[in-house]
Amino acid sequence: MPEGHSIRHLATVHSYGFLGTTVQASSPQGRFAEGAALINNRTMTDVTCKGKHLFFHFDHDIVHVHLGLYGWFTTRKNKGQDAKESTRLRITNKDYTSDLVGPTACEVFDNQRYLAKINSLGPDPLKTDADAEEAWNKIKKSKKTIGQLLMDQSVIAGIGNVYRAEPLFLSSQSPFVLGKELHRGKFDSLWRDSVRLLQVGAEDGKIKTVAEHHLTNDEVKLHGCTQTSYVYKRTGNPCRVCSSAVQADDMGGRTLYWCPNCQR
DNA sequence: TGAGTATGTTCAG
DNA sequence: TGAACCTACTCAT
Repeated sequence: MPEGHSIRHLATVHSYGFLGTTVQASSPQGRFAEGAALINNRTMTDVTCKGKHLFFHFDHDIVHVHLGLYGWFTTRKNKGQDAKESTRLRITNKDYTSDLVGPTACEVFDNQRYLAKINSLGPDPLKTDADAEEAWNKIKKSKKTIGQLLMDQSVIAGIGNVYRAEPLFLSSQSPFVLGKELHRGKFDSLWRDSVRLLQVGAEDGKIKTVAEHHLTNDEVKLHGCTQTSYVYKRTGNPCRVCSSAVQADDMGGRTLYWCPNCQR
């Protein structure tokens, strides 16, 4: 499931497979039939991403994809499989096929809408030129909690529920502190951890946040195969650091996981 | 087989 | 703030 690291990974995969080639596009599901017809038999001139948004450029026509909660691409070397009925967009060239299912958004942008979308997003920690000050300037004025602000894509682009919970834990930061009351040192720590964890996730294509020495023996054996976390989805389990029970609360309609002892 | 859940966003009220 | 939307997976019946 997609947060910023997944989108970066998908951008890399699609650049490798499709950039500079003529692609055939279709919409087996039918809901993107017009858009697919528009880009069919055209050259993919660029693949870009920011936060959780992915863009395939065909000169001035840009396909914007947001995977939402369920969306995903399946990309493979051509083997001629039939697309599933739910496939919103299939793109192929002579070597690769990529199927998109279940996205929240799959639409064609012109350059103006593309720039508007890019400009509406906060800095993306995965970008080498990301400006952390831009995020800090919004956070330090906000009456929302840092737990809410981290999920706000106009503050920081690419962070979701997992990458909210884990950096907050690693920075020993309570999610309930207001943005305007957050210490600058804590923000720096949160930004650093977000960058590091997203980079690891983008390289591996999966979320890995736990240091080896904090894994159980069973988890060490599986490390690299399964997803592990400090607090995310570990409600009631002992904290890996202090053994207190991990808590879950609703924050902004999403489940927030945190350790009440480490993150006072 | 159906209910419940999920790493998300947008829009109406 | 809550509902709606998109799909796939797990678990209980």
